[in-house]
Amino acid sequence: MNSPAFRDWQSVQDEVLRRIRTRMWEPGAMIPNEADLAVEFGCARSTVNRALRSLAEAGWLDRRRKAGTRVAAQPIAKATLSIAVIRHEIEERGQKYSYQRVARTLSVPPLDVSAAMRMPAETVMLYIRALHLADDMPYALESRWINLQVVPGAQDEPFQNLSANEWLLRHAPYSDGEIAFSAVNAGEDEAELLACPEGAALFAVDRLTWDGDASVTKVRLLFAPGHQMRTKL
Amino acid sequence: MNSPAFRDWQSVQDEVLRRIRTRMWEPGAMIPNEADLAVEFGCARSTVNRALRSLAEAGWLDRRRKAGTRVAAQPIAKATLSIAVIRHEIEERGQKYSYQRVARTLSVPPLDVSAAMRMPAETVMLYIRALHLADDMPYALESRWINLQVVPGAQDEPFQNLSANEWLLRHAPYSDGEIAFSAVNAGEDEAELLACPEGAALFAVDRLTWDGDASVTKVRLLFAPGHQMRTKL
DNA sequence: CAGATTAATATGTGCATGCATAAAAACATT
DNA sequence: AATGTTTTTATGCATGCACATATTAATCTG
Repeated sequence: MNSPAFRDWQSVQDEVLRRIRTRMWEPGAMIPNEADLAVEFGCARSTVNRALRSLAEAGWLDRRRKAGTRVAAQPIAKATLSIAVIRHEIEERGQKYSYQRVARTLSVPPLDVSAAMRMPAETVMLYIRALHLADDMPYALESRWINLQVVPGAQDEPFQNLSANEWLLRHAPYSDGEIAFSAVNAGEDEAELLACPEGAALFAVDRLTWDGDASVTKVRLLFAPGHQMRTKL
Repeated sequence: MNSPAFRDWQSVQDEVLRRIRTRMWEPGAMIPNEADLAVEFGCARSTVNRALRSLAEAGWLDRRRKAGTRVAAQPIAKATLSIAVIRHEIEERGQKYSYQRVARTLSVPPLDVSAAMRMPAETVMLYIRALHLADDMPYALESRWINLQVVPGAQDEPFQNLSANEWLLRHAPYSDGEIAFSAVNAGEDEAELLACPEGAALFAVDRLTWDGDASVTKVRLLFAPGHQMRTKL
C-alpha cells in the first residue's frame, strides 16, 4: 500500500523502526534502497537518508555503500548514559546538594595511577578526595588526581567548597577522555565515608581525561550502594 | 584569520570542537550563528548545521531556535555503551564462547518482577537461567523471565544451547526498552555459578523490554568480578 | 580461466533555496 | 505597568541536484 504521507524524516524513521520491530523487515535482511523508499514514502531521498542515517547511528541498521542497508542482525543497543555533574544530578531530583572535601594533598600517586596517566612514577600530583551528599546522605565519593604540569592553576585552589569537577570543567582544556564503569567492594575507609558496610557493592565510574598527549586528571567516583544508572533503549 | 578551507562537515565539527576544548569558546558562551560560521568557514550553512547538530547530539552544544547556540555549560558527557550480544562480545576478543543452561522452569516470578513487568502477581512465566563462559571461565550469569502471553513460542524452546537473548532477538517483536546498570553483592548461588567469593561486587545490567503495553522479558546479567564497560568520552 | 580492468550502483555528502517554527524583542493596548 | 500582539531572527528541515566514494558485478585480457 502506498502510505499516505511521510512528510518529515522523523515519521519516516518511526515507520522504518516500526517495520524493524514488528519483524516486517527481519534481522539481517536487506531493506529497499533509499531511492525506492523515497518513492514509497513520497518524499525526497535526502529525507529518507536522514532517517536511515539516524537509525544506523542508533545501531538499528547496518549501512554500506553500494552494498545497501540491512537490518542489524545484532541490534547493538547503544545505551547513552548522561554523565552529568553530580550537583545537577542531585538538584534535578529536588534534593539538597552538599559537598565536603575530605582530603587535599600533594603527593606521588600509586603506580597504577601514574602509569594510567602516562607520567613518571615519581611525579607529584594534587590529590583531592571529596564527598557529594544528597539531602545530607552520602551520595558519591570522589577521588581525584590532578596533573599539575598540565593544570598548574589547580595548585592555588583549595577545593574546599567547589568541587574539582566543576573547577576543571571551567578551567582545564582537554581533547579526549575515557570512561569505564565497574563494580567494586567498599574498602574500610570508603565504607566509613559512604556510611555503608565494608564490602558493600559500589558502582564505580572511572574517568581519565587528556589534553593531547598529556593526562589532565584521573577520577574515580564511588556511588553509595543501590545507585543505578538508567537509560531508554 | 579567515581559515583556509573547511570543505566538509567533519572538518567544521573538528574545528568547532577544538575551539570548545581549548576554551576559545568558553562553557556557557554563545557562539556565532550558523550563517556567520558558514561565511567564516567558506561553506554552506547546511554544512555548518550538520556539524553543529552532531555536536549538540553529543552534548557539546546547547541549541535553541532563535536563542542561538551556546557551548554546553555542563558538558553532559554522553557515554555511549554498546550492549552487544555476549557471544559476540567474547568472540571479538578472540576467546572461546560457551553457553550453559542452568535452569528452565515455568513458575510465578517474585513480586518485584511481576510488578516491574506490569503483570498480575500470579502470572506464570518462563524462567531461564544460564551461564555465559569465555575460555571456559564464567563470564556472565543471565537470569531471565519471559512473558509467555506475549511470546508464546518461547514455551517450545529448550534454550539448551541457544541463548534466550539470541532467540528473542530473532523472534520477539518489541517497541521499547529500559536498561539499568548497578552494582550488587554476589549471593550464595550466584557466587557459586560465577566461581567467585560470596559478597563479591558484581556489575549488573538489568533490561526490560516492551511490545507496546505488554512486557516481553526482564533479564538481569551479572558479570564476573572485574568486569568493566568502557567507552570514549 | 585467473587476474586485472571497467562499469554500474547504493550510500555519503555538499550546496542553494525556500519555508517552518520557536522564542526573543519590539511594539501596541488596556 | 501589566498584558497581549506583532515582528524579527536563528535554528530546523525538506527538496532537487551534483558529485564523491566504496563495492559489487560485469567485462576484458593474457
